[in-house]
Amino acid sequence: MNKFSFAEENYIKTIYELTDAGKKGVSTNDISAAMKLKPASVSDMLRKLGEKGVIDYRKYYGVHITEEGKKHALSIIRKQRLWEVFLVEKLRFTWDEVTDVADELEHVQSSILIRRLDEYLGFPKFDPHGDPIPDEYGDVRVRPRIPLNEVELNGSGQIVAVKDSSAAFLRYLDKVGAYIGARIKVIEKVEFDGSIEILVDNKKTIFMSKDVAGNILIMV
Amino acid sequence: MNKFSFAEENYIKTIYELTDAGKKGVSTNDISAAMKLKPASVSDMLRKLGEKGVIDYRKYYGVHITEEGKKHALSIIRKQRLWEVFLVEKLRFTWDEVTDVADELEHVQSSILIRRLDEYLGFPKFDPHGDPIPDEYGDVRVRPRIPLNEVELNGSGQIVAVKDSSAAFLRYLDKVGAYIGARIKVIEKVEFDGSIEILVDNKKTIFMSKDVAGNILIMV
DNA sequence: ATTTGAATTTAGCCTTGTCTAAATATTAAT
DNA sequence: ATTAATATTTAGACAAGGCTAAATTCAAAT
Ligand SMILES: [Mn+2]
Ligand SMILES: [Mn+2]
Ligand SMILES: [Mn+2]
Ligand SMILES: [Mn+2]
Repeated sequence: MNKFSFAEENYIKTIYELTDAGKKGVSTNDISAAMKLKPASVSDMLRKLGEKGVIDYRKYYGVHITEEGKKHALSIIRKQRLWEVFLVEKLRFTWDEVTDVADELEHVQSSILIRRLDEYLGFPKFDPHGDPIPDEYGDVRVRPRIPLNEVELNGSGQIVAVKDSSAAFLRYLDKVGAYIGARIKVIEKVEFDGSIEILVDNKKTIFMSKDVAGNILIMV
Repeated sequence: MNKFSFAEENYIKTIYELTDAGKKGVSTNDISAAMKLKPASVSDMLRKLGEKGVIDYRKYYGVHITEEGKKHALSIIRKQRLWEVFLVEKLRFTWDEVTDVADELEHVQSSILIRRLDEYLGFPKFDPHGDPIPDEYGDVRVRPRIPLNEVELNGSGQIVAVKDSSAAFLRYLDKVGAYIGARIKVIEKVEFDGSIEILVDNKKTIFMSKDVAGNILIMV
């Protein structure tokens, strides 16, 4: 197994996350924006990662992650998400506080540590944001989910994840009372601006913009 | 509060650990040996750390850690030892397995993380090797302790710590049945080579060399 | 088919942290 | 007080990872 640096791991994870099911490669500019680094720095690193075989790099055409790269990305994501669970479940962090710390912890090298942590947490399948935790072979249990703004009028389902994990967005959800696991029903759709109103747990209604709804993922 | 890199933190911790109560400074060569780096690399870093004010550096005369340096060293040591407790108490690591992992975890930056971890562990005062855990202000509860080879014949006490935390030594202690907290009595001292025999918990006798005994710390 | 603007890469520079080889300072031994 | 041995520092090189400015390529629009 190849060893990767901190910086390389962050690139690999970002590239994997930006990879769309579609076949177009991930662009230098997108990586630059996601990581808040200059495009020139990204170009340089892509060349190196290409040489190491974790991505297929064709100049000017964006990158595709290789099988080996995907494997490594998933192992980092597994660590990140397990640590997020730990922080929330054991150390009483809120779901908007975990990102920075998990972003450091995910680079700690020790397979036994992660196996034990997994066991200690009771083999969780999803992190605090509803994202699936890959197993140690990199297998992910995917569940079909669609953005809330695409749920039809009177359609119902369950909030299973959020697309945007920024602290601001998560705190907003806390404030209005939306949470992972909530059962929802769309009771109004405003054609004009795409905003909607939902009923949560048959108790409470929430009105939200299309933008917010687009970042909430529903399992129908 | 100053921010230090991974490498700088490792130097600071090592210098603090090598600092003897005596007034002679810590030598370049000692640091080089302890960290497995070349003396030339150490010299260079000492210059930088001197400029940053964490050590007093006089060329050719070794370094003394400053108050600020000591403060930072203790915060790293606090993190290291809390993580060691976590690994042993919660993740079932043995005391000889924790060093490498804790050596990475100690650099994770988040004061709330450490405060919560401390609380979660029940505010432990000692790590798995018997070393005291500094509080968040850097205060350490010291307890007087002497090497087992200096305990007089028929003297008794309790094993409270080990000086050498290498995996080999710790596994040896496990094998012969010595552990932190054991009540011991010295029942024989061989003048010739300094080896001794002790009675553990009034049940079992262990014969050990002077070298081994010198690495076991006793509170009388 | 050109032109042109945005995206991307290259070139050159900087910092951090390591190394080896050479120079120099300190200490110990005559 | 010299000299020899040891410890330490300096000089110069390299790799990783970042940046700015300049050059180049691609693609979209005439
Ligand atoms: Mn990260
Ligand atoms: Mn997450
Ligand atoms: Mn360390
Ligand atoms: Mn310890």
